[in-house]
Amino acid sequence: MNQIKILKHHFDTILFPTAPFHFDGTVYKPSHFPSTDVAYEEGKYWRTMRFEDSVFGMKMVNQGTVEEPEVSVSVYSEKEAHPGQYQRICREIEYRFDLKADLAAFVDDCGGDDLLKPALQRWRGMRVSAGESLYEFLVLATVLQNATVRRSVQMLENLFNRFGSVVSFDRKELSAYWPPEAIVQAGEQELRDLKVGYRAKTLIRQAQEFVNEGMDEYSLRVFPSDRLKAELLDLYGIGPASVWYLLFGVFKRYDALEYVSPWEQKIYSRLLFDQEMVDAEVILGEVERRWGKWKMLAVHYIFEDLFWQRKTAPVPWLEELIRL
DNA sequence: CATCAGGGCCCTG
DNA sequence: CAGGGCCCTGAT
Repeated sequence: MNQIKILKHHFDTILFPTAPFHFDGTVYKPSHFPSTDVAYEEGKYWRTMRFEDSVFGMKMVNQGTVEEPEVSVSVYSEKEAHPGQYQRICREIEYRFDLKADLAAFVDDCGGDDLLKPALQRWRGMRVSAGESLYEFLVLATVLQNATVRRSVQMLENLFNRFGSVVSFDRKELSAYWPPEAIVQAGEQELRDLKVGYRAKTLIRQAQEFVNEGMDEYSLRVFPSDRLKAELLDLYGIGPASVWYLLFGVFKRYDALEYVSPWEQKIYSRLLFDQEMVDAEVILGEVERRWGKWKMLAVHYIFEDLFWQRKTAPVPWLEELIRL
């Protein structure tokens, strides 16, 4: 088993997201499958972060309002880090949680839409977010493929147990991701033993991109979306269903919705048309017509709103679609 | 006990 | 561009 790393040093600061800002809607996404690298309760969020070859713990606490956002951030580390590094992590947190986004134009353009309006009011100021790095998000995309939620959870936890670490900070014990080097050095069989199946090859080739091919997420961030998309599709194991998770989640491209997978198709059919199954092309046409360049962000609001409702009271038709 | 699809993608023909 | 194969698991 993994030895627990105690992150006894910490650095505290305050971040000021642009207003309006919805803390809980931004840090916690109920539609995502659960994993042991994060913890959440209302107004509080913990996660681990690999950054510049070290493992950090991060805690965010909401101490503002939607109109006057204020988030206290504590960054925990095993050894005392240079103040400059703490600052860089804070900038990275701002990027990953889209804290500096200005969504006024989105609300202007889409606020009047009857389908979007309720979610937009309930989650006013919500951002798209991904606490993971690009490499880590690729791992998520890979374990999601062709698997039920339960199996995705199992694969990720097996990987955490074998290659990751456990860190302790702020009375939490959470899993942390491994560096891609660890996967490159592992054999395919070693990965298969973790029951990831044919994905072993994908995980190795993706890790190699970062270790040997110099894949760098920071330089990708400034790419125009079409070139970025082509670059991501070049990654082994990334196809049409995964690429927009990356474009939207990791790279905050609000229009990234050009493919609807079967399980999402059923959900969108209900939400947009109140029908059991609508042709994927019709769905894509409808989101384009309604929300244009904001279509993925708009759908994200409606999607997460639905999954928040599910936390309070089960949504019968949805329960059937979420196979654990 | 067997068969099959699941929150895809690659590769081949 | 269509379709078979791929890992493992739980459902039937």
